[in-house]
Amino acid sequence: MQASPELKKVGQQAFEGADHLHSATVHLLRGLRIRDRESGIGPAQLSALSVLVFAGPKSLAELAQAEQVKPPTMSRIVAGLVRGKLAYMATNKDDRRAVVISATTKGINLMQEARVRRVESLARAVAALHESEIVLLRKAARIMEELSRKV
Amino acid sequence: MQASPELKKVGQQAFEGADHLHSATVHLLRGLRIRDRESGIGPAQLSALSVLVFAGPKSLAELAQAEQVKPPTMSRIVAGLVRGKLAYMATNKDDRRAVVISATTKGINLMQEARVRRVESLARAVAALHESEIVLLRKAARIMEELSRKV
DNA sequence: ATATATTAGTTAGCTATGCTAATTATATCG
DNA sequence: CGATATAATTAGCATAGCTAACTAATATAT
Repeated sequence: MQASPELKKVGQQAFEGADHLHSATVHLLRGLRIRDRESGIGPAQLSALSVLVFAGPKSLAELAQAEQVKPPTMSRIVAGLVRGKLAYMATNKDDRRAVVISATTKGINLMQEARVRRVESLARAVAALHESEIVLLRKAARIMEELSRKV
Repeated sequence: MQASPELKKVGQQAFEGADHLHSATVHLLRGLRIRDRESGIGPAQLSALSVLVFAGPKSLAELAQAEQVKPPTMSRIVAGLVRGKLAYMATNKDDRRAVVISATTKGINLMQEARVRRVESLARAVAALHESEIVLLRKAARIMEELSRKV
């Protein structure tokens, strides 16, 4: 792969590392994605629900920003969640234009099951690794979380 | 997060490692995904094109399997690529039911630019890390590629 | 105080992407 | 040769992305 002139600045070492890391994460998630279909809801709804479950109630605009979609898109995603009784909406008392979207108990259960299902097959593969490799992956995961806040 | 009874078997160490790794990859790719929109084509077309560019010509069924979608879905994705002159189709001479799908020069260029764009911001963040962290990430990437073939 | 502007969310209408079922064309097998 | 199997497409449905236009509520400025 060719580096752009712009990328020459950041160093060949870092560029190649980023390239490999990118490929590896794409390939890893490609395999896990399939299992999400068992949840019975679409990927956008599942992802939005995960935000509600792990980060708590959100306004529509906040949820749209967290999921990197525009408000009209999130409006329809939330409508789907509400239709499936996985989330519910209430009017914000301080600003009656705004809504507060929360996960229902059903939504929390569905999401946690989906998450376990996703991690299941990965965990089995990880268990087959050497102890030292698992330790290395955990360190890498920590660094990747930091990176994700900067990209 | 709660492990299912099934997961207890694979060990708490591996399960937690897998969970962290899963979160980290999801968060990392979430940030990079946005830049793909600059390519002007949808994510499914971009991903299918990347297979054609890096793995060479493929039949529709092979491409569908590589991308983990059903043939009718891939049929339409390829139609989009052909419409945009990013790929072309030919009849397989040995089996005239089958098609051979290849990337055009335009398709190769577009895909490589998209790939560089994706890796760009990640490379900048990686460049800010310590040398030892970059080495660790490269080792992790290699292990993750192995994992991706097993999940 | 009231007119104006801004903000939160929804609706309408387009494209892309996922599916299953049914169709068409070609290969293969008995 | 006829029956069956296979490769791809077409039709029809749902989800998910966008922009533009709309409604309702809040904030601002005269």
